[in-house]
Amino acid sequence: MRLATWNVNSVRARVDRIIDFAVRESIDVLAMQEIKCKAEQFPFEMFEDAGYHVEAHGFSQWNGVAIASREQLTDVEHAFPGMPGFEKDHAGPDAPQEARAIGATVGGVRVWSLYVPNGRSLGDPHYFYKLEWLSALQQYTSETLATTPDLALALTGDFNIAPTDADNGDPAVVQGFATHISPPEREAFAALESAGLTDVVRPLVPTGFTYWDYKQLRFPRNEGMRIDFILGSHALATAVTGAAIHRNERKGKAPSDHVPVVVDLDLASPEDDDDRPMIFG
DNA sequence: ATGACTCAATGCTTGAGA
Repeated sequence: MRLATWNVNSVRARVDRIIDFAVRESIDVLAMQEIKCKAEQFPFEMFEDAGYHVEAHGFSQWNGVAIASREQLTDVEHAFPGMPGFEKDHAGPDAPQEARAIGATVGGVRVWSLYVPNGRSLGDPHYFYKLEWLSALQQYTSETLATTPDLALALTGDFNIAPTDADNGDPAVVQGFATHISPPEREAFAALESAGLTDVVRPLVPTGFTYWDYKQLRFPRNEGMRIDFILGSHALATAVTGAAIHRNERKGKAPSDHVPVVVDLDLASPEDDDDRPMIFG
């Protein structure tokens, strides 16, 4: 299975580019973020004509997530358990949730398309919302892997965190003044790894950015950030046979400001189950 | 060239992105 994640920055503005990429690269499962439309506005038919089923989750022109898949998607969820919402400058379990997470199972993999809140600026209510959201995601991950340790779980998406200094090449993003690189955000990212997840792309693609601001010639100058990730459980990580960051998708006419991140998975087929450890006896 | 921001909306300016 070839699994990709891509913050598309409006699915309607560049549906042709997205489908061209998916078909050209033989993507089986494409997790999208920032579709920037309501679910009913998603261009389902164009994806269906290209051979993809789509599950979309969006409420407005902001955020929104979706998963396209050549195989049928099952057990769709429009939020992970405990995901906080945001209302009137505060986050919390009782505030209305935004369309920032969609989960589905395909080919034995539990795939999440995640759009972590931006944070805006240090100390902004959205910054605390971001940290709370990440904390809830960590808790969901811990609980899931405690009950189903052999689950092939993939948390994919735009995490809006540059985990190391090498992941930030944008001179406007400065420690002490900017989000994405602050210690609490990096600690939240590390907590996901402590919960049992691994960045499955970095071992195979050690350097490179996934996002470049549209402003200030950031792309020609290669002043980008690495903020889009595929985090996998042990069962997922051991199935990885390849990975790529498609930098070329930032070129040409009307690109997204993010590029696709891809992994190849060699998952045990159901008939191989006899060779695998039994979890439920 | 990879080139000086882009997208969506009860739109002609504003909010969000990071």
